[in-house]
Amino acid sequence: MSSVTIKDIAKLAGVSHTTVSRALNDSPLINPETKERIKAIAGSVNYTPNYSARSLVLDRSYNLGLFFTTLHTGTSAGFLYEAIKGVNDVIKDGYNLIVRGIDDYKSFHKMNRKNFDGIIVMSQSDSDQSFIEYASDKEIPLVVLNRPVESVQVMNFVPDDQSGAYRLTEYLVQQGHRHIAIIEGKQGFKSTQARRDGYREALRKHGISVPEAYYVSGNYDLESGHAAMSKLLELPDRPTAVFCCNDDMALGAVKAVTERGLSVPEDISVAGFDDNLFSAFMSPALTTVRRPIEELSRAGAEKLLKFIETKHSEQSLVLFHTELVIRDSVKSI
Amino acid sequence: MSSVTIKDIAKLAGVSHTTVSRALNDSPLINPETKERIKAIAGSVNYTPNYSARSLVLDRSYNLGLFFTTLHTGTSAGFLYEAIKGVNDVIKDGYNLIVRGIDDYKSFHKMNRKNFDGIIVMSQSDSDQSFIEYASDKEIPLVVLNRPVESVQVMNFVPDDQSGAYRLTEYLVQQGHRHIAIIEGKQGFKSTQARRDGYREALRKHGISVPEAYYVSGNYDLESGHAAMSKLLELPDRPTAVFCCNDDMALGAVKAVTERGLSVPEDISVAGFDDNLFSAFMSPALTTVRRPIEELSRAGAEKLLKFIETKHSEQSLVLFHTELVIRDSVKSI
DNA sequence: AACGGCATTGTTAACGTGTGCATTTCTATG
DNA sequence: CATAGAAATGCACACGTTAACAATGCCGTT
Repeated sequence: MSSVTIKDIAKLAGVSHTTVSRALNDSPLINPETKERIKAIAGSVNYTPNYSARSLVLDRSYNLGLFFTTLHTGTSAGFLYEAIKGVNDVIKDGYNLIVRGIDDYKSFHKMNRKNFDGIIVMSQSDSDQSFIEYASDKEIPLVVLNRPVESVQVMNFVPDDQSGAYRLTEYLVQQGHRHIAIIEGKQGFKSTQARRDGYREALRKHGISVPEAYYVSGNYDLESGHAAMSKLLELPDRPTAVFCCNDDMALGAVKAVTERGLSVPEDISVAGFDDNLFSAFMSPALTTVRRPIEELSRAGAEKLLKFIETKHSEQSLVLFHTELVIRDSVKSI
Repeated sequence: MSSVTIKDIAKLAGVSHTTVSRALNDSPLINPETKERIKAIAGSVNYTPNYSARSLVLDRSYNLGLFFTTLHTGTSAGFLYEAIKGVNDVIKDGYNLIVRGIDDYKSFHKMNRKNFDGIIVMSQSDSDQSFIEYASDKEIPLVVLNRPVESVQVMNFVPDDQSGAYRLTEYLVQQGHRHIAIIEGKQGFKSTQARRDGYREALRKHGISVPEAYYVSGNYDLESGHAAMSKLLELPDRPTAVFCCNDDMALGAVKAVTERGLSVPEDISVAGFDDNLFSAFMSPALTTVRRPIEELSRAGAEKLLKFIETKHSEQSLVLFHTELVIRDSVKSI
């Protein structure tokens, strides 16, 4: 019943448990022959090490945390998917990947060096700040993705949302649009602000002013995009193009257009942000901005692992380029 | 630097570490006054227990595993999202939720009672069988979702895919369709087979025979749906309706239709399976079958937790009903 | 022959926590 | 006042692993 330990193996092999420990850890101190003999025995009795015991003495948990601001509203399926995929791809099977929402924790009690070898925070909002500071305070190796953090020193990987939004908006202008509305993301999210800033910057640069009514709020989900576009379509001076702050909302927006018997991009142009998996397959295919979440997550995880192993970090803030993806949902006028 | 232990607290309080341990665990043996005093001290020095040490002596890891067949091709973003959300919602913050793909492990070495208090397998294919048997063999509390398992005794929660596919296909027939093709899921996945069986059963029941060419293979992703529908459209006797084995492929299929200047459902009807988040927002809104992955995951997690705590389990196989969702992508002819 | 050094193995303690049993202190009861 | 018993606390060990240090045996060198 109770699983076999190195002491059991020691008895079988007629050596001390220390020798077994060393043999299984490939210590050069051990005679190659005994090493093989012990490994054979360990295999035959199906030995698996007790990680709790090992953790206790080595002061390493083999736990890696991947924390999202929330796993409820505001985190889209595609975003979660890409982030997990990116991180999962690089960590070896020596680690446990623990995925949770920060808002799932009532207290940060369990967050300490003993329980986590390192933490990746996929930070979507300032509300993570206290969590990040707590982890930093506990001196847990820490990577923050997606949102720039100034107050504390962390390894920081962020997509350049603002410049992406800028280039997209500029593209809309180049296509002849002068009445460009925006459907915004979830309030309080950093990305919401960056995308709005890029949009404004481009319009200002080209001397285009925007009526108040062209700013419509959303929260990154499909329904909110639908509702927001519905509002825009009611307007007396309807925009000719709409920048949706993510692709989910763009899909909802397109729905609102077609429901009214209008068409995209004939009657109104729509652009998104993220380049979701489905975006190329929408009708019409969505013009958007690609945000390399998977790459960014992969890079973050690699950096974290390297830091854990070498205790050495060079650079802190890395910007990831976003890329304009031109498809069929914007008409030249 | 090194974190504070119960022994440090013991010194500060002038008691033995045993008393501290008992006090913090709310043992009735301890005088309420000393208990309060010790708790106050623990709070003031910011004590956090070492879970490795606790795990070692209590023989519990506080780790819960959520394992997918794979995190690469075949697992859609929405599926991952709903599963994680469902499980995450019910586990308290006393547990770590470990998410990984089974194919990420080179060996199942780390799978044992000491490292996992319980395991949830979101099983998509028979290839998980060895993993499931291994875990079962190690006597780890085990819940298998999404796929029925016969060989070993586990707690099993599965959606009734076959009956969902049956009802959907029957609906197509009722709408007057006689030429109904199917775009199949990933080979080897149990769900692929169940949906095909439901489709066949319905057609047989209504005395409709299907040409070989109406069976087209796919692998559950968008591109494969697009490619499969392209093939179908080339056929001399084009079907009037196509059952896509998931919504992702349906989206790809619709794209293939519109690319050719045809329209859904005017020229050809399309139905999906899963009821993804985006499905209601496609143009046209997709007729599909809702599969309650989130509910199923939640139920599985609850059952697992209860089992861990009480060591008692009543029922083994629970079927979750799938539900026909009628929208606008199927025309009555 | 004595001795230094290397290769190999063993002894022992340590990591931080929980628990069975012994011990002390207090209270009530006869 | 003696004592039984309850209440509160402490002692010592266990969990399974790693590692510093000690010990042993062997070989070659002077």
